[in-house]
Amino acid sequence: MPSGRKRSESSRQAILEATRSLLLEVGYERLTIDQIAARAGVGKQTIYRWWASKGEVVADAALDDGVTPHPVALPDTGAIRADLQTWLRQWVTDITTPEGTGLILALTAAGSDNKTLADRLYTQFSAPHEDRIRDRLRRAQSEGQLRADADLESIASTLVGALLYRVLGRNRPPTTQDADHLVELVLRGAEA
Amino acid sequence: MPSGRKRSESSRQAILEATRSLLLEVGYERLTIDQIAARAGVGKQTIYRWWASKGEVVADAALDDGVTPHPVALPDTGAIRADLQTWLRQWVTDITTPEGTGLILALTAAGSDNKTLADRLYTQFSAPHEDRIRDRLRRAQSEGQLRADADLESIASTLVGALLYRVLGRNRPPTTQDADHLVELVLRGAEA
DNA sequence: AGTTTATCGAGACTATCTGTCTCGCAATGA
DNA sequence: TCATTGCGAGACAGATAGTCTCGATAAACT
Repeated sequence: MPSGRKRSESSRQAILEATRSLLLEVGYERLTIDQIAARAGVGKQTIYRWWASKGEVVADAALDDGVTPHPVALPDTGAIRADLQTWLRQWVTDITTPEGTGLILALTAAGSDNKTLADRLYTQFSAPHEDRIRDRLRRAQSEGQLRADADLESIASTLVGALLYRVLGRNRPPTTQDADHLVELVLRGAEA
Repeated sequence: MPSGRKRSESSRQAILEATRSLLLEVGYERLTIDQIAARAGVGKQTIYRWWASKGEVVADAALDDGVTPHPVALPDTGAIRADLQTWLRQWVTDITTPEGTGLILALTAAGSDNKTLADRLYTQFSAPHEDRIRDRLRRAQSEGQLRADADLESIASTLVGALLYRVLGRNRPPTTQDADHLVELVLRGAEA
């Protein structure tokens, strides 16, 4: 056991919470460390002691408690199309809230500048979603609902990518109806 | 006719070219106006006289002569699937070059911070691609190659979104083969 | 209890960047 | 010729990132 004062959990959470709220108010670019420290009631050094850069703080703030790979398990009622639609409708609802969209935009800005961060963003956000979809598709395939030669990777990546694309574009954020149509479009050719 | 010296076209182009090369070297976040001015051999005021912010310069640099909605018209040989594949293969090749990817990442970073810029990015980059695809799909539909109830908007947006998503993720940049698979996946259910 | 060690909030400090302003010069039109 | 506008250059003020130091505080070890 190392001696000395322990890291303050309440400060850590105050920093992440302050970061999240500031991200929604001013965006990634205009977010400053001083602002975070002031709102969190924390010394600047307490931030720099635990995070290397603004991007790291933002990534933790968003991924630790913001837009985490959403917790609802992908249902398995036996009907692949309906299950996917149920799940994606919920996901679309989550990521099109002001909070969800704001955090995703911030993560994108952070990731487009920093390859390490982009990797983490993919691993902790995109990949888990694609994985769940792919796993569910695989079960459906083994049950004979999907053709044996269907490219499950492609389907999963397409579903996630097409919806995130519309969130990032901000012109036509996806609706639950869009999610339904998308599943139909992509699955129609893959179903047995 | 207004009096006075005219805007220098050579300076304008030097600024945009310097911006493009610097974007590839240091990325959007670390790009500074001083760097641009120095590399372009131009006074800082000459930049601020014509552009309001870094984002504006970057948008012009990328959209004026970088990743412009690529000029090749979408072919119409009568076979919708093959035509789309031909065109998307070429697009994927373009946007996965270091230059193409670098500029797209920069545009994304700029756009995620600035709604006005995001709109322009959509209007001048994403929308033209989706439009061309949609127009070609519509012809195919009227020729009876696609079902009458196929959602052409969805198809176009999905094709563009799924590919851009993989460019932005940077883990698995799309290949020409991915483009082929994607077209197959999305079109299979829409074909008559 | 007392010592040691690491973190804490606070803020001074330097580097750098943004955006404005000013200079003297060059080009354009009246 | 002369007024007007853009030009390159660079000084300048304000803001920010990131480092460093301070005295105080909390946890572990003796």
